[in-house]
Parts: sequence; structure tokens; C-alpha cells
Amino acid sequence: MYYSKLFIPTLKQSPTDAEVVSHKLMVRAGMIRQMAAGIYSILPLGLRVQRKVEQIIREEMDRIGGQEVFLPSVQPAELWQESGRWELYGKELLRMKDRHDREFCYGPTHEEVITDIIRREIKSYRQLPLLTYQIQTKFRDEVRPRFGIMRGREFMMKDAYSFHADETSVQVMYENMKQAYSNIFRRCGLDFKMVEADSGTIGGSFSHEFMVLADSGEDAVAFCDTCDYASNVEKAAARVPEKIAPPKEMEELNKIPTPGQKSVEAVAKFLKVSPQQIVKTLIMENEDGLVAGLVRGDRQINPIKLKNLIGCDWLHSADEALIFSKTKIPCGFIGPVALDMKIYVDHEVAGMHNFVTGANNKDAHYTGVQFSRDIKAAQVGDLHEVQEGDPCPKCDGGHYQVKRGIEVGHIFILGTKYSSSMKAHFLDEHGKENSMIMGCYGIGVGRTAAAAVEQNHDDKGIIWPVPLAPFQVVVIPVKFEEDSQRTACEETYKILGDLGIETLLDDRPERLGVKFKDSELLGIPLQIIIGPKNLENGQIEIKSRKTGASELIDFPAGLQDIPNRLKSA
RNA sequence: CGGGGCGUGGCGCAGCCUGGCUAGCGCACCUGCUUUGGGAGCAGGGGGUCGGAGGUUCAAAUCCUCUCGCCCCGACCA
Repeated sequence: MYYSKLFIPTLKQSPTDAEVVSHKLMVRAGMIRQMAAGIYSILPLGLRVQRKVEQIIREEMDRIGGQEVFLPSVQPAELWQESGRWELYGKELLRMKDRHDREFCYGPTHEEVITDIIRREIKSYRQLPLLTYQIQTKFRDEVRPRFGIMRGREFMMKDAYSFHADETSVQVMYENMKQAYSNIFRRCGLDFKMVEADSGTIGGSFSHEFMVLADSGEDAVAFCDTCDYASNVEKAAARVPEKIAPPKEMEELNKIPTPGQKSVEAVAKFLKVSPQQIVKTLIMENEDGLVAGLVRGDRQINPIKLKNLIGCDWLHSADEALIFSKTKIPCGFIGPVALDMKIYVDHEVAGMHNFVTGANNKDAHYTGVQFSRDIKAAQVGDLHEVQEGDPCPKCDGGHYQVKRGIEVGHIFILGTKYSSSMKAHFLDEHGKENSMIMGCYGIGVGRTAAAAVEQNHDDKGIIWPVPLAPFQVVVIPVKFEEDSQRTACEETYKILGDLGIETLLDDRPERLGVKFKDSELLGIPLQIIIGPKNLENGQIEIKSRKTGASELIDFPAGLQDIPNRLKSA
């Protein structure tokens, strides 16, 4: 393509509302423009990159037997009511009515739609398994869209759905999918990790996320420094503590005045004990009212673990006013002793003795609290969030490391969650009716591109991994107006085209510096610079975006080597 | 949804507190001349009515009220 014909509106300065590098650089490179909060237009250069990601995804999906479909983005409410998600999905579901006042939503995901199609058409185990996928725009009315294309409300997603007659089959698919996803992200040139994950509102029994490691990531990934266990921190298991022998002296419960000492740090300092000797009581709210979670004073409670332990639909921390109105206890002094609600206890706390808790009175704490004697636990389980340095739950001697990650892919085994509520049944080889077993598998397409920028940039701009680059080579004439250079450029362009290389020819009447700056901003892996002096010697210059290294090659013979050079660019 | 911040040509900003001439600057854009291996120089030029509505005032970008939008920090998600 000729640069002068392309719509690539580059910017010298990044817009003030862009926070993360990928957002800044993608706007500056003229790839995207914002329309509204979390809603972006993809401009030609951005689309070229998006198509690259899509193509890689298609190839890997097809390789494991996926069949591409294209499902409606506007979906009737009835389907969602059937699965129960019309209510459950909440405000994130963009709802609308047509002229007949019938309710619809803009699809945030497509389990309902695909399940509906499959249940109508698939009746026999002979037709299973089946894997479908699509690449399509989704809309989720996020509470807080941010970071440009990384977390938009409207975004491009690859979503795949599989249907199976039995558990073994879905597990085979799941393993294939792990491999396919790994291939995809590896081919995109990303440094990623596959981690265990919570399945969230999509539901289901088993799931993994694919995380691109980057400081700007919104998730935290915990992984063992010794074995290969890796998990989203929201799911990462804590090692079950060794049984601690009870101390010789079991102290009695003792109420001590602690005026104004509300935080763990304050209480620890005031009573001259370590935070590890204090037990925090966190009050949470769910559909049944208030519940309490107990973790050691130096720990953070993990609400997802608590939610999963209880098995409730939703759970979040209760606000102070609500707690006070129900319990008449001010925050900071709540404790588990004789507390009138269900109490869930972290297994670390269950092994503790002689600890400190709130006394359920303003300005007072208990010391000498004993778990077995003083606390009526509804259940004991793994409730605290793991931290860097914590022991690995899967191997001896390993310790957790924690890093930030961008979730670019997420795969789930759904089981029969949707097939049973929506009656997607089939007849097995004994003529017996069963619910299909399902899996679903998503990739954020735009997010993958953004993540690639997060991982591959410098102060000059983007450094695209070759497979995602909008063009692999940019030809930069020192002065395009001069006949000899123009001819050489055009010849180069043609030769590279014949070699199957996507080439951008910067034919603009700009000064050389401008062309360099733009090509660096755009992140094109290889520059070919054609200038008068080198040309007189029958040479042209090639320069790597990543390393900045440049060398002279013979013109035109040296061009035949470009495909090779791109492999290592 | 709670907390904070910001809306002034395409982009980045100043002006606002202490109302007052044709609303200013850098970049970008147009024209001309000079320049030309790293975002050129000079000269000339076009474009905004200050997010919107209402109010106070002789006078509002500036003060007041309401409203809309966007961004950032927290709970959700590809």
C-alpha cells in the first residue's frame, strides 16, 4: 500500500484520557478512535492487526475441528429468561425493545443462542461432539470501561461452544482447546501463562484463563516458583496449614478496652501483639443476609473463595451502615464470639490459639480467644487470598510468585448448566435422553492486540510481533520525488509483494525525519531505507524496529532474503 | 454505584480564583519562498463562542443553579 493513500491519522501527543501504553500508542498510531465510553472505532491500521489475530484464531480453531458460524448479536429476551440469566446478568446486559415492544438484548455472550440452535437440530449422540465458534462484536455494559480497547463495552470476541455426549469427550475437547489457545497466543508473539480460574457468571465447573503478563494487567496471577501450578489469585489455593499443637496454656477469654483502635495494625500496636495473633471478622452480604468471614489479621479475605464455599449466588462486602443497623456493632470491633450470623472460618484461623478479636462492643477487644471453645463455625475452608512467598499448595518447598496479567482468553467446562435449563437433550446409544455436556471458550481479539502492544513497545512507539504487524515492511525513500529513488522504491515494493510480504511504501512528500518517526510509532518490524548515496553503490539499507540495527544489502538481489530476516525480526 | 478530576479550533494546553477590548499559545492544516539522511525556517492564512440549558450583571469562558459527557480509584469480565 502507498502511505499517501492510507488513512493513518497519527498523533504526536497522546490524548489526556489515555492511561495505559497500549491505549496511548494505538490512538497515536491512528489505529483506534473513541466514540463513547468503552466504544471505539477501529481504523484501517487497527483493523489490519485485528484481522491478523482473527486469522490466527481461525486457523487454530479449524485445526481442532471448529466450524465457524455467525450468530445474531440482537437476541430475544425469552432465551435469556429460559436460562435464568435475564435476571442474573444484571445491568451489564444491554436491553432494548423493538417496535412491537418485544424485549431483546445485545448479546454479551452467546450460550443461549447456540444452545437454542443445537437443541433444535441435534438429537443423537451420533451427531456429537460438535464445536462451533464465531468472531463477533459483543456488548457488555460494564460498570467501568477503561484502558482503551483493553476493556471496552463493545469489543470483538472469539467465542466457541462445544457440545458432547459424555464427560470424556468434553475433557478431550478441553485439552485440545488448551493446546489451541497456547498455539494462538504463542503465534501472536505473547508471553503468557495458562492459569486456573474461577468460572464467574458464565458458570460451570472447571476453567482456565490465559494471561498475558504485563504490569498494566488488571488481574493478579499467582504461580509456583518450583512446580507448574499457576492460578488467578482469586482462585489460587492456599496450602492447608500443618496442625499446630495447642500451647500449654489455653488463655481465658478476656475483654480489654481498646478505645478507638479499629484497624488490625492499630490493635496490634496497642495490645503489643503481632497481626498474625489477631483474627479479622469481615461482614459480607449475600442473598440470605449477612455472613461473617474470618481470616488472620495479616491476610486479605478472598470473597470469591467465600462465595464458592457458601455456594451462594452473589456476595459482596456489607457497608458499615447496614452492619450497624443489623448488629448494633460499630465496624472495627466486630468479633466472632457469640456473633449472631453464619461464620465461615479460614483454615489458617482454625489452627490458631490465644488470639485477639473484636468483642462486639465499641472500644473493646477479646484476647485469649480459642477457636474450638469460643467460635461456632458454620464451615471451615480456604478463604484468604494468597500472597507472594506463601507456600505452594501442590508441591513441597515451592513458593508463590505473584504478577499482574491481562486476561486474553478463558476456557470453561460448562457441564449441563445451559443444556439442562434450556433442555438441549439428545438420545444416547441406549435410547436414553440426556442433557448435552457443554464447554465454552473465549478470546478477546482486540484485547489480545492491545496486550501485544503492552508487551512490545518502547519510548518511540509500538514494536509489533511480526505475525500481528499491520505491514511487515515499510519502504522509506529519502526523497521519493527523485526518479532514481522512486524507481528503486517501486521495484522494491513489487519484489516484496511478489514474495508475499505486506509492504507499506511511504510516498508522502514529508521530510525523512517525519517518516522515520511515523514508521517507528506504527511499529513496522522492518524498514527499508532507499537513499541516493547507497543507491549509487547499488545498495539499500534495512533496519530492524526492535533492535535498531541496520545494515546495507545489495539492491535488488538482497531483497530475496527479506522473508528470512522477518522470521527473526 | 460510591469517591476524585476534567470539558476552551483536529491534538496538547493557558485564561477562570480577583467578571470588561476583535478568546490566546504550541503542534497539526492551507499558500508561497528557502530547505531536505531524523518530527525544518521565514512570511502569510483558515478554523473555536469556551460541553449544554437557565440565572446573576451594564457586561460571563470567568460567578450561581441544573444538566450532559469523558477520565481516574474501588466491586465485575474476553
